[in-house]
Amino acid sequence: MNDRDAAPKRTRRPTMVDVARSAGVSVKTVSRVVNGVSTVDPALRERVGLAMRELGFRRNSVAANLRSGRSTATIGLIILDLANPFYSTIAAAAARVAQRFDTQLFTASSGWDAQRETELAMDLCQRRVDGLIIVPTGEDQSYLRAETDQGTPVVFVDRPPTGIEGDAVLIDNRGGARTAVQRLLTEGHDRIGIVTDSLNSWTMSERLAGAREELEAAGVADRARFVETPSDAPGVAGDAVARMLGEASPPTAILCGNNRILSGAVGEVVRRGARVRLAGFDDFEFAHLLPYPVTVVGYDTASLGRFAAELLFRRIREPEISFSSTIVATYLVDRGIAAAAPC
Amino acid sequence: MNDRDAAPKRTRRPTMVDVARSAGVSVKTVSRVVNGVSTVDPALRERVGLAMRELGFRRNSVAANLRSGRSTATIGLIILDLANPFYSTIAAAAARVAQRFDTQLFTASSGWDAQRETELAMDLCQRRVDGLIIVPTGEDQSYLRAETDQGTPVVFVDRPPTGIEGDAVLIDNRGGARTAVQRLLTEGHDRIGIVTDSLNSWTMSERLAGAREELEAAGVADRARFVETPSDAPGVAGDAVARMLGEASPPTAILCGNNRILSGAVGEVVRRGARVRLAGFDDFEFAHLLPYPVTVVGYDTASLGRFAAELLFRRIREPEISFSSTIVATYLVDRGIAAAAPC
DNA sequence: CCCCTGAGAAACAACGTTGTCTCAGATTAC
DNA sequence: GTAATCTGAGACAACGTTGTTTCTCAGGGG
Repeated sequence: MNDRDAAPKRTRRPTMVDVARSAGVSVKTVSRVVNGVSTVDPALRERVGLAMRELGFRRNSVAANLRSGRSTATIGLIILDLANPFYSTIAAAAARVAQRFDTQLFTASSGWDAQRETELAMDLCQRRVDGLIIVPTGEDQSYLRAETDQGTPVVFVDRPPTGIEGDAVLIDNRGGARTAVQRLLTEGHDRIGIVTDSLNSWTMSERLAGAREELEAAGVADRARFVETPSDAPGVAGDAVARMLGEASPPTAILCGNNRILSGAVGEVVRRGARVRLAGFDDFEFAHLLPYPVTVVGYDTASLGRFAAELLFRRIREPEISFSSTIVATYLVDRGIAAAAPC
Repeated sequence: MNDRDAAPKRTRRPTMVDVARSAGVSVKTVSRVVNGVSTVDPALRERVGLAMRELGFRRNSVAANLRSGRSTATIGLIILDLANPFYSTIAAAAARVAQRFDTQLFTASSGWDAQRETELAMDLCQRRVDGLIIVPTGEDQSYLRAETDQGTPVVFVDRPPTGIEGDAVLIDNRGGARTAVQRLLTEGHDRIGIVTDSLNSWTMSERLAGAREELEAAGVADRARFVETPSDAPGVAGDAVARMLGEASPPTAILCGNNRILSGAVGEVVRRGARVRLAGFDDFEFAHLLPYPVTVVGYDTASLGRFAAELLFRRIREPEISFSSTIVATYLVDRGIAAAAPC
C-alpha cells in the first residue's frame, strides 16, 4: 500500500442515494425534501437536511433535467470576438436578460470563421441549449435548419441570416448613413467622400447603400468619391483619405464606414492640418477624445443584446409566433475635442 | 379535433432509440456508430448513418456525460462585469484556452455583488462544471470550500481569495506602483501626490502600499499627499486633484490609482493649464489619445485570463499539485499626445 | 371489531446514453 | 468433424434524478 499521506480530497460527489442511506430514508424522500414538497414529515425533513449538510450534497441539475425533461436553463451565444467591446457589450446585455430567466449563458467566439461558427452551434445543440443567439459570420446559415426544425430557436444579431429565415435584431445602418449624409448636405457640402472597408459584410454594404441613396436624392452622387479599403489592414484608411485629399477637387466632407476608418482619417487630417468635415460610424468610448471634431452615427449596442435575448426567451415560450426583425435606431452625435492644451 | 393547420414543427428530438428502430438495429449499435467504434459492420454503419441523417439525430451529450461519468466539458467564469473591457478581455482569453480543450465556457457577471457571486458559483457547481474561474468580489470565499473539497477546482483572478486557499493569477500591482514612483523620483520630483479610490479593494491597497514603500525608501514620504476618493462617483478625482493643486506647496507629480482617476486628473490639469507630471495605472485602449502626456503602468490583461484557464485545466488533470500564485508583470509606458491641431 | 380513507413514504420505472456481459455465427486448429 | 477462438451485435444494467404507482399505517365510522 503506497497511498499518499493526505487523504485524497477528490472524492465522488455524494448523490441522493448517499444522503438517503445516511438519513435512513428512501431516495425519493430526499428528492422530495430537495424540491421542497410540502407533504414530508418535518422530522424526516430535518434528518434529510442534516445528512445533506454533513455530506455537502448538491443536486446534480444535469441529471434532474434529463429525467424531468425540463429545459436545461442554458442558452448559447455565438459572437465574433468576445474581446471586442461591441460584442462584449452585446454579451453582457444578453447575460443580464438570461439572469432574469435563471438561465446560464454559454459564450463562444467564432472569430469570423464560418466553419467554427457551425461547429459551435452544433456543439451547443448537442448540449441541448434552450436556444441560440448568433452573430452570423458565414455566407450561409442553412445548416441551422435541422436544429430549428427540431425546436431549438435561433435569434440572429447584427446581421440577417442567409439561407434560412429567423428572428433578427439589426442596427438601422442604412438610415444612419442617410442621416449622416443629410447632415453634411445641410451644412453645404456637396463633394462628399465615402470610405468603407470590405463591402462583403452586410453592415458595410447597408451603410454604403444608405449614403448613396441620400446622395442620389440630393443629385450630388456624381460629385461623390467612393473608396473601398481592405478590412483588416491598419493605415489603409489614412492612405485612402490622403489620396482623396490629393485629388484635383477634393471632397470637403468625408463619411467613414466605421470607427477604425474614422480614426485613420482623423490621424491623416490632423497630420496634414487639413480642414475637412469628418463623420463616421460607431460612437465608441473615448470618441470624445479624438483630437478633431467629428460627427458619428451612434446606436445603443446593449439594446442589440437585450432585444435578442428577450426575443429568444419569448420564442422559447411561444414557438409558433411568426418571425420578426427588430431594428435598433441610430442617432447623430458630435464628438472629438476642438483643441488640446500642450504640456 | 382542433389541431393547428401547420404540422407543429416542434417535435421531440429523435433519440438513439428512434434511430435504432428506423435502422433495424439495437440501440447499442447506434451508440457504437456515433462513437466511431471500429468493430461495426460497414453495411450496418451505413444503414445507421442514413437513419441518423434522415431523422436529424444529434447525440444528447448531457445524457452521454451522465452515463459515462466523464466530465461535462464545461467551465464557469464569474467576473464582475462582462461589459467592462478589462473583464471581457479576461473572458476572451479564457475562452480561447477553453476552446483548445474542447470545453464550453459559462460566462456570468456578479456585478460586484457577493451574494450573487455565491449564487452563481453554487448554480454552476450544480451543473457540474469541471472547474471555476472567479474574480472574487466578496469579503469571503470560504463558501467554496465544500465545492473544492469535492473536486471542483477553482482559480481566482485579479484578487486573491479570502477565507480559503487556492490558485490565483494576479497583477503585480505593488511592483507596478513602485516602478511608477521610482520613475517620478528619478525625474526629480519629490513632492508626489497619490490619488486612489476606495482602499477596500485589494488592488487599490496594493498599489498604495507599493507607492508608499518606494516613497519611504527614498525618504520623501512626509512630503507626499495621499487622497482616497469614493469609488464610483464621477468627477471626484478631478476635485481631489484640484484640492491638491490648490495647496500651499502643491505636489509636482501625481500618481493616479486607476484609469478613471487618471482621466479625471488629466481633465482638471488641462482645464487649469497646470504643469503637473501625471502617472497612472491601466494602459487602456485610447490612452494614447489623452490630451496630455502621461506615464501609465501597463500589464497584459489577456495574460490574466489565459494563465487562469491554463492553471485550471492543469489542476483538473492533476488535482494534487500544490496551489500556486501567478504574478503578471507590469511595465511603464508613455501615453497621451503632447498637442492636438485645432480645427 | 372491521373496513374504509387518506396521508406519507417507499418501490419501480424512466430520461438518453454507455459499460459490461452474453450470445450467435464464422473461422481456425487439431 | 469437432472443439477452441474470434468477431460482431444484442441484452441488460447503470449514471443521478424524478414521475407514477404501490404500500403501510393511523384514525374514524359503521
